[in-house]
Amino acid sequence: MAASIMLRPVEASFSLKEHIYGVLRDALLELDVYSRGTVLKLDERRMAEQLGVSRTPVREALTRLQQEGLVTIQARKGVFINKKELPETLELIKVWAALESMAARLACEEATDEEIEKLRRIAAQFSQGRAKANLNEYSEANIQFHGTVMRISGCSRLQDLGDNVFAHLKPIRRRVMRDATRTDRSVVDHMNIIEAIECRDADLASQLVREHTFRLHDYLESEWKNFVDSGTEDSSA
Amino acid sequence: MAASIMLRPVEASFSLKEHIYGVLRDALLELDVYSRGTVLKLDERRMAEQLGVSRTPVREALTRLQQEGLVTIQARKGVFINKKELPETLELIKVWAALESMAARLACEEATDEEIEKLRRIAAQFSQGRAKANLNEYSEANIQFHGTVMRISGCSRLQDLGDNVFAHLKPIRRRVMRDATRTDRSVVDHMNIIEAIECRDADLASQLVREHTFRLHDYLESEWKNFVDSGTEDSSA
DNA sequence: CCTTGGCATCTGGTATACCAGAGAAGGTGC
DNA sequence: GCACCTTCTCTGGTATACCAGATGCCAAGG
Repeated sequence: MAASIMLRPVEASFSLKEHIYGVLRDALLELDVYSRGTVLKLDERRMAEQLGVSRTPVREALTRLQQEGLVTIQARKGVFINKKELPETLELIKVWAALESMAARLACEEATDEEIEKLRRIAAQFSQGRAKANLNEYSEANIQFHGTVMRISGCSRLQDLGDNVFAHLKPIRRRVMRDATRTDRSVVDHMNIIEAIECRDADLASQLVREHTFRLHDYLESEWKNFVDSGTEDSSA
Repeated sequence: MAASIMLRPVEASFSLKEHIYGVLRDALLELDVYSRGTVLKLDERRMAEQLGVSRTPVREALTRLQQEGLVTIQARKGVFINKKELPETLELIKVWAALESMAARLACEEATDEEIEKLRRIAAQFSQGRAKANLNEYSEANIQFHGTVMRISGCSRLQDLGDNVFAHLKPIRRRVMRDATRTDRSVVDHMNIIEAIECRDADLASQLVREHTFRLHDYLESEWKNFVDSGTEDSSA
């Protein structure tokens, strides 16, 4: 037998349209759509050219992104990035609250001791003080925490939808995180949630998660203007 | 100014891909995927030919349907209808419960007296006896009821996601409805939910909706085998 | 100076041709 | 008769050509 080098199976069914979908999605979620001057119109042909492929895979990717709500395709007009304003963002948060509070409820029945321990480990990394000092790391741990709750629920559909909603909130989350005011409360909330799950108190866990998420909702509702550069777009210089 | 005749805008941006998406989606949701012998493989070319269009719009529609979870596209293999088994169905119901219980909660804050009155009218059409006698009509009213709750929530994102999940449950719902055993309980549940919304008792309304939906969950879990024709597919005749 | 009609051009929509992987069918050698 | 290899066909993936609506510019006409 010849020296057999370890070959991991090539990514099954790799396709341009898949790859491009991922690239475009990441780019759109990373894009700072809230700053002035961000161009909102996309161009199939230009993008295809930049990516070095034909329009076909780009179009399929755009179709999916439209269904996901990230862009709007208008026939013979153009493709436009969906800029999320306050109302849409608040709706997303409500949906997120719905999904994650259900996840917490289910987690109370499903969670193993190891899983709860994992939650504890994620949350314990950051005392209130340390969270405020390392906002970026805390943000990462925060994402992990919520993702873990969703996973523990054992309901993959819930998790998928949650991940998707979460992704849409990413640009906002990035901006909100700059404000350290809320981390104290956040750290405490997480601890209480873990406690409730550990006690298998489904009603309480669900309630705590919902209230936790709605704090973000209310916070944004009152502070939105501080997170977007432009008040109204139509104000001419 | 010349006499300006009133012209309503023509149906904007009709496109084949949009139309075909709708057609295919309806067909898939209407399809009885639970009976034996249902062909699960689709063929782009054949479908395009049948519809009298090229593959392009069909492919775009299929891409969207894949993202929605109705089909799976495997490169160089084929397009396959996603047959929903018990676990997936139960997950869908959990998601639905999450969304609608949140909707009920929000409805307690948002509902106008007229909206509550509308709920009452929908529910009042069917006493317990009448519901059992006219299962089809009751099913329709049932759909209306849940749809109305979602709408009253005022959260369109919640409503859209809910409609989508609901659509996926349609084939199962059609089968479950044949069993009149549960209608009594359903009628009572609806009345209690309306009551809670009217009292603006968010916690109660949310709880009642959740429990109502989970009754369907538990019912399916125990009776699933009675709703699918084949126990296991691989059992050879 | 304003209105109006036509034209150049830009954009997404659709049709079509061709590609390569996957699998089945059929032939061949043992 | 069986295993293996070739080949043929079916399938989705990709590239490309062409279409028609949308838009904006510009010039002719009032």
